[in-house]
Amino acid sequence: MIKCLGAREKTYGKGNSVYDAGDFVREIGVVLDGRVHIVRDDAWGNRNIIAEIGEGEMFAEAFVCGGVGVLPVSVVAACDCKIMFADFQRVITQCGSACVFHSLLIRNIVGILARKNIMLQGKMEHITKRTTREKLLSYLSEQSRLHGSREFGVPFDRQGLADYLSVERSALSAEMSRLKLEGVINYRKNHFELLFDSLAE
Amino acid sequence: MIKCLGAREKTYGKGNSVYDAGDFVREIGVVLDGRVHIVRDDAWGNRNIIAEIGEGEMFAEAFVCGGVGVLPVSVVAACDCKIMFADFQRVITQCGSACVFHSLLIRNIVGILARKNIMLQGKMEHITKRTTREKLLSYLSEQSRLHGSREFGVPFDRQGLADYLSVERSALSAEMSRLKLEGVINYRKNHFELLFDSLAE
DNA sequence: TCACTTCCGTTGTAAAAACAACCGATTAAC
DNA sequence: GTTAATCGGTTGTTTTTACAACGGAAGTGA
Repeated sequence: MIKCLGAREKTYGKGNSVYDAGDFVREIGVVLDGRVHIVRDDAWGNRNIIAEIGEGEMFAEAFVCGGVGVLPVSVVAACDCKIMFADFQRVITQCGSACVFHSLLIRNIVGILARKNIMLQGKMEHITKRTTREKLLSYLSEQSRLHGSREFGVPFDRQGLADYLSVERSALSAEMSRLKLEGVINYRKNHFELLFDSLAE
Repeated sequence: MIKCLGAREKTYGKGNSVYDAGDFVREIGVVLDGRVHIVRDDAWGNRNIIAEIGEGEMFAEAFVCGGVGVLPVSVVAACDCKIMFADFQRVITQCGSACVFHSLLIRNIVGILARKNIMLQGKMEHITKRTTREKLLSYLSEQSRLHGSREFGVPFDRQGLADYLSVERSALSAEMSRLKLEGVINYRKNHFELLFDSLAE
């Protein structure tokens, strides 16, 4: 299977570039060992780490699969690491022997892209709201739906939830207190309950 | 080709549900005629239109392809319309005759998912910034990169840009004026220029 | 038990955004 | 040419958030 993908491996020292912004890429990267950072430089030269890719994770797949190719970000080795590259044309095109693995691989990639879409779409839903209150209620609404109950736990601590919703931790805490006071929600630690009263919204 | 996808068509009257939130879906929808709304209801019963899907466009593809299946949103006919449904299993699985169309179709779907990912990821990049100024500069930075120049036009009017960045139009206008005054950017209508001075950021 | 840390709620202040309202310029419609 | 509508900038007020700082509660480890 490795062969039919045209896969190759390469090692990088800490700080080395795997891909540079502006590169045209045709190969999906998979971190076999170590981890890499996805970094973005803005027009004024400020560098920003926007994601960390660990062992077993993939990068550049959207650009390769989308046929966009030109990277808006760079990929930098966060430590010494080993990367596998797989050629997209070979991945997406059934090989002559029509192997089962190939078919499965395609389905896996489609699944990964689709689930990332769902995740991004969901987060966008909350973050586009203007106020901390709206963002929080939007998030809690979704969690309630996911759990199929008006009472549920969330996988974030306060700081994590604040980061996820792109708001201040203290502002989030304060807003939560207010919502509790108003009888809209109830909570203790990471366990929340959505209340029915207070239809004043 | 239609046959090998297991496609079927159905018509809906205005206001009818094509899919309901909570439905488990296995079929991708394509609007052949008319348009549908993607709507979300929150825990307090507020309904929100989050997207409009027009002729030739697809919906529910991420949930079907991602194997998630359970919809967090409903799909409602915005007017009388005709929908085609395509079974995902048949789409993603090479048909016995290994037809060329099938292979192309898979590549198209992968491309659509991937490009939507890129779009969402890019927008997220801007929107997660805390202030209007940061959101705007982040957006302009990306546009500058896309155009390969520090001078470029953008495809939004003020209101459109404000909506895209999830900020107030007037606040955006005010921030733009300030940035121009400070010598960070220059603009006229939809044409922008990023200036080099003012490294005070 | 005692220090030490982390998490979280609270408070006060300063900064920023939302909101509403207005106005001038440009465009479109008659 | 006049009217109407749209768009974009401005201003002032109110609301909301960011930020910094503090303190209590709970957990950890010596």
